[in-house]
Amino acid sequence: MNDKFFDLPRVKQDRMINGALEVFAKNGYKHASTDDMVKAVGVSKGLWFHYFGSKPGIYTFVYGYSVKYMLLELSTIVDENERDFLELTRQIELAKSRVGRNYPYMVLFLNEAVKETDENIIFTVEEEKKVLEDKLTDMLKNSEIKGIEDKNRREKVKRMVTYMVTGITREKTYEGVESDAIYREIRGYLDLIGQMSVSLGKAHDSEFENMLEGLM
Amino acid sequence: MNDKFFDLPRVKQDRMINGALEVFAKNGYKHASTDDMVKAVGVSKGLWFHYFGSKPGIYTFVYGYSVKYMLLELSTIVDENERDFLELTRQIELAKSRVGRNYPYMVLFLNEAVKETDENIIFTVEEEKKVLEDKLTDMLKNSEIKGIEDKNRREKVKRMVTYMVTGITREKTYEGVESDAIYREIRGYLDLIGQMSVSLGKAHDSEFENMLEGLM
Amino acid sequence: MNDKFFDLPRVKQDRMINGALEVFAKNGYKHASTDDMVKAVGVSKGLWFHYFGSKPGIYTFVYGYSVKYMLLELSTIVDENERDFLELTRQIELAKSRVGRNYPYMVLFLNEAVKETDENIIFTVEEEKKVLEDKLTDMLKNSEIKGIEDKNRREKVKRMVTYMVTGITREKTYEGVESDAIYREIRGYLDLIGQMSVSLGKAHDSEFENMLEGLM
Amino acid sequence: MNDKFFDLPRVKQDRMINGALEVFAKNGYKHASTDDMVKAVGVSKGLWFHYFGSKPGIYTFVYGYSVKYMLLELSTIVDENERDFLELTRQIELAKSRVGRNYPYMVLFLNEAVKETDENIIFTVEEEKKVLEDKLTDMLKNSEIKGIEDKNRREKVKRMVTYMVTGITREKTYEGVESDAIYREIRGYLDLIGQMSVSLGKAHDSEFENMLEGLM
DNA sequence: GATGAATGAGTGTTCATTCAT
DNA sequence: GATGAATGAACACTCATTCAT
Repeated sequence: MNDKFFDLPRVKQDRMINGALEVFAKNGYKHASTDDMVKAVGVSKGLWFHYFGSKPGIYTFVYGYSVKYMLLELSTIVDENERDFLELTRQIELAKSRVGRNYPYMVLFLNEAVKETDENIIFTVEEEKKVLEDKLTDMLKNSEIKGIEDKNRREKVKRMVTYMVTGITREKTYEGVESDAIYREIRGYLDLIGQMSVSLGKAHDSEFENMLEGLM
Repeated sequence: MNDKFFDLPRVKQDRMINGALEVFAKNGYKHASTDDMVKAVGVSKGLWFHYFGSKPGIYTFVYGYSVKYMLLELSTIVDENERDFLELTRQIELAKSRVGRNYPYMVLFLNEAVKETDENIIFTVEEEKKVLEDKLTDMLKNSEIKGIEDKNRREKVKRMVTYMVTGITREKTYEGVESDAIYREIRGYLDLIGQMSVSLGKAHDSEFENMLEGLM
Repeated sequence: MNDKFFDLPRVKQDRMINGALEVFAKNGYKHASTDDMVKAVGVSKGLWFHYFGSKPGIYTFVYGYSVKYMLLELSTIVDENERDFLELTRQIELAKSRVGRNYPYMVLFLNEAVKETDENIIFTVEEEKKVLEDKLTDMLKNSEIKGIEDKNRREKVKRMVTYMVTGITREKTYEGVESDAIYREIRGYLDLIGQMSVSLGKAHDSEFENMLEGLM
Repeated sequence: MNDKFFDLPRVKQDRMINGALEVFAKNGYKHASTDDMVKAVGVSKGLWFHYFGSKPGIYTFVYGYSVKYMLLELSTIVDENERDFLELTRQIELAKSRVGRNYPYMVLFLNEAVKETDENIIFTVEEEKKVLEDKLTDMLKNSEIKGIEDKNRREKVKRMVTYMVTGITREKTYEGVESDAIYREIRGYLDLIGQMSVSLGKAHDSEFENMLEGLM
């Protein structure tokens, strides 16, 4: 069914994918209307159904496409041996910014997709969702943050970073900011956090020394 | 707008609140239909709009009402000085079961509300949502579990408990089980986990002693 | 579902029934569109579905209603002891003209319904269809035509009468002719056929006498 | 318009005709979709419209073609002087089986076409329909069945044969059985009925003799 | 106050037909 | 000639909201 789609001129493919990503990302599956896609892309309603068969069909297709595209950029850019959380995050965000060059709403779409519960799509999307989640979890799960030995703190920082990244991406994407600029903004935060962490680590070291001294 | 609502006979108020809670809890905001509420409650459609003005109005009202009611029961039942996580959880679940006596779907409704993203409600509900979340976070954030000193393990256990509690609540509420019975079922699990934790702690202590011995 | 419908003012009920009958009769089930009914009757689309739930629901309702109404008029007007085919037909057509006073397209609708094969309706309509068919078959099956003893000829005449009646009804109903006028037109044909039959009988009798003479 | 069609390679002509026949026969005019024909035949959609102009155009063409083809086979095979109903039927069915060798769905298509009421086709098809109907009626109307003098009984047997023939044709064609095999199956039934009729006739004769005796 | 009949814009989906290649 | 991508009007159906009673 979707095979024919790939015979279209690349430019048109991407216009349609971007239209679907934007409408789904902004409205969620249920609220997203095919009429909005028609308006956004300028391609007739009939054609959407010609290529994707149904609304769940459209969603499933762009979801699968997004996961594949995202994994490709991640594997190209992210160094799998890197163990530093902030550096890994920087690389991941760089990959996302590359994705954003062609598909500005793809990252937002994937972020929002996590919350979907509509029965028409959750099952068809389940598997691909897990693949991407596992990939990102694997990359980050054993990563370290210089100066933050304490797991709890580190997790908090990680979560903080995650919130920061997600928030900025959401906000800036809605504002129409280009993905490269979003990346640069995020990188600024990452650098700051890196500096704060290192100094925290040093303070902590001396505290730890004091503690050890007390022990002896 | 809602003031008039409180002039209704208490019984009718509660019937309407319960109807809204049930339909919203089971279907989510967008899928919940005013027709379903009408059928569930046996009160005319016109009246819903007379009192609440709109569908977002209904949702916002029952959300605020639920938060207030929940906080009231929590403050009545939960001992703020208690530091034991499992005991705190027991008290919180007891409070929820009290809520459930009058409003069987209120807890489920609040659990499901976390996932809502519909623009018609997220902003009007935002503040009250934070109040309840903060309250629960405050209660539990520094709590301990006897025998589990390791934060990591403790977090895992806490998360496990959360999953357990949420899962049982969801399942049993759908089955129509009364809230008191749900509480008793949950309490059984809590007791079991408590016993397992204590024994784990003892094993851990001896391991720790061995470690200290090695240090010296 | 249809119960509420009968609480409507009688005039509105009949406007809706007539609208549905006309659109179905003229276009057949599949071709008939709810939009056409909306336009024909001036009642909103939502209301049709409020009362009948679905397009098959509308069809099934008006079919059942038509059968009941038709049987009522038949039982009121047709003399069950009458054995003369042409007189019986006259009475049946009189009954149909009475039906047509309130529901001009009902007879045409029932005539056309015989040909329906759409799977969405044939099963729900099956039983009522049989009731009406059996009633008419019972009335006519043993009837005689004065002057035509020969079964074969009689059947041909009967079939001819049926074709004539159906054809005139179809043609005149489409032209907007009132049912009473249609009845008078049909009655003219019936009288003519009656006269022709009697004279045919007489010729036949003498032929038969000749035959008997030859035998002896 | 259709002239160009006959310049196509014969094989392609027949593939298109068979595709149209099958899709129309199985779904009826309205339900038959040009997409289905395209899929069934493997010839582009554009071409159908190039040769036939419209959907009614396709239907009208294959209808006319079928009638001509059928009449040709009937005139080749059926002996016009034959007066025995069962033998005539056998010959007709033989002709149909010959038709089926090249166009497996043609007979089914013609059988189903009787029920069509769609305004887009009934008028353009009317004349050819009558030609075929009259031909078959003429062939059979005065035919006799050995042993069955009684017109009433004969008609019943004839109708029974018609039901049998139609039913078997429908069933077996859907099952993909070849037309020759269908013919052989039908022939078996015809032989059986022939034998039953003859014996019925003999019993009847003696009864008749008794009656004559009583007369004298 | 209380009702529920009534609305109509909006939804996903289909399909005969056109037309650039 | 031959293709199939592209169209868009038409379809059955939904639902928050209004308003006469």
